[in-house]
Amino acid sequence: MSNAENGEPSVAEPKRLVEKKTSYHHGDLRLQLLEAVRQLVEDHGPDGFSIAEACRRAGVSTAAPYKHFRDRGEIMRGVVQLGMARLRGAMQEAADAHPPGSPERIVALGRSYIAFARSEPGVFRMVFGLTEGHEADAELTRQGEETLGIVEGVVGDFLGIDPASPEARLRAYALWCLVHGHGFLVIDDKLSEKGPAIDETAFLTLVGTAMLSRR
Amino acid sequence: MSNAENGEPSVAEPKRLVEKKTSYHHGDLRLQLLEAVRQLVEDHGPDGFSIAEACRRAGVSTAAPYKHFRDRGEIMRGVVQLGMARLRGAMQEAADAHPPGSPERIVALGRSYIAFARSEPGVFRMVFGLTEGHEADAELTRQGEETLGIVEGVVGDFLGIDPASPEARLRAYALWCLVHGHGFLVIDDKLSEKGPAIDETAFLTLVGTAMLSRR
DNA sequence: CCTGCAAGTTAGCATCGCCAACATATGTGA
DNA sequence: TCACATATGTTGGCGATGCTAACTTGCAGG
Repeated sequence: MSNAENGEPSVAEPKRLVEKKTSYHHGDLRLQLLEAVRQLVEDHGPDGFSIAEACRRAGVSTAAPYKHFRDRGEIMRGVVQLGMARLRGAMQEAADAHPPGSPERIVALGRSYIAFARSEPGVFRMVFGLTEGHEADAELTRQGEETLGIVEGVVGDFLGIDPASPEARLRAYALWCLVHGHGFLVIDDKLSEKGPAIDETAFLTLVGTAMLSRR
Repeated sequence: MSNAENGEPSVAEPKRLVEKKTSYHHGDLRLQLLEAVRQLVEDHGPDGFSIAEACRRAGVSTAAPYKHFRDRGEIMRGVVQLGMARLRGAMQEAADAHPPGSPERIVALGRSYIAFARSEPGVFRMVFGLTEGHEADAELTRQGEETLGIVEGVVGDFLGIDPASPEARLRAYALWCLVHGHGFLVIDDKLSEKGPAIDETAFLTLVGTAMLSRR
């Protein structure tokens, strides 16, 4: 994000992220549009963007998108899909950076989740805010399950139990809730409003030890 | 959004929640509009409503709202404010139904939060999804802090410590995250997709005991 | 080379948020 | 009691938006 120092000397003209349309067909409009929308979502919130503005930034007419997407909803789902893929990638990477069973692994997993929420609050909100036609998209639910699977796997490893067991699933789910809620409250700025407030490390420590003690 | 079934003799027409305008001025448009928007938000999601449709349901012209609200954002903030008030009321009521210090009190508090998310998913999402000009609204942040105060109070009572202490605040915050995240995942239907999945009582029990043990 | 299909374009429709100007009811002071 | 100020409606209109239809362009494969 953070355009605004892109253009000439103008005030605020982040338009045109494509230099100069290669030709009539410029080959990669689908991705360009998704990227433009992503930026707009980060700048103006999940419902503060318009396809028209995205078209302007991509340098095409406002009718062009409909050669690639059925409607606005499908565009949003596309943005969400890419976002989920990035989130899942970050989580996987965070997990892989630490040995299975180690507490650091779980903490890193949580941190990656929160880091994503912080770095892409708009997309984050969009991912968990899609309200219509999102359950119809098999790809999205599949990706969601896969992501939860990562958490369950890490938790299962840590507790030394089957990741598919109810126990592991319950704890993984609780951890997810914790971090998910924290992520939302963070980007909602519900924290900084209250003075020194919450120490995130203390939070994660409390959460981890409390949630994963072999009671 | 979804025109196409707008015609007169159509099937489901919940329009006109006001019988017959008392007169030219019908006295209570502000609230009527907020209520109409609330319904629309529940029906079509937080960003799936239009002021025009709300006007139709309230039986006024599309310019009428601007005598009561500056713009769409202020209307949304109005809806959110009423929603937060209801949530806070429900939480307070749940807390008051059990003696201070009892575990049931905490569980009831959590349940009331989730119950609200379930019964008003649209508004719930809206409350925590407001993205622009929401920090400018002092009333909203005040209400938010007050709500967190309830949790902190209950947690402080339970642990027998000062509700304003870092310890109490941290645990209250963790509890909030847990329940908040769970609420979101519930209304996002991230649960029912996964078979039998999570037992909510088990979840709340785990959460309560783990999060509030006097370590 | 020509021809078909993918991927652009322009033109246009209905709706939306919002504003200006006008209309009407309400209640308050002379 | 009545004029009038004010609050709260209405109509009409502007520009932007989502989306469609019909046309145009250019790439690719026979």
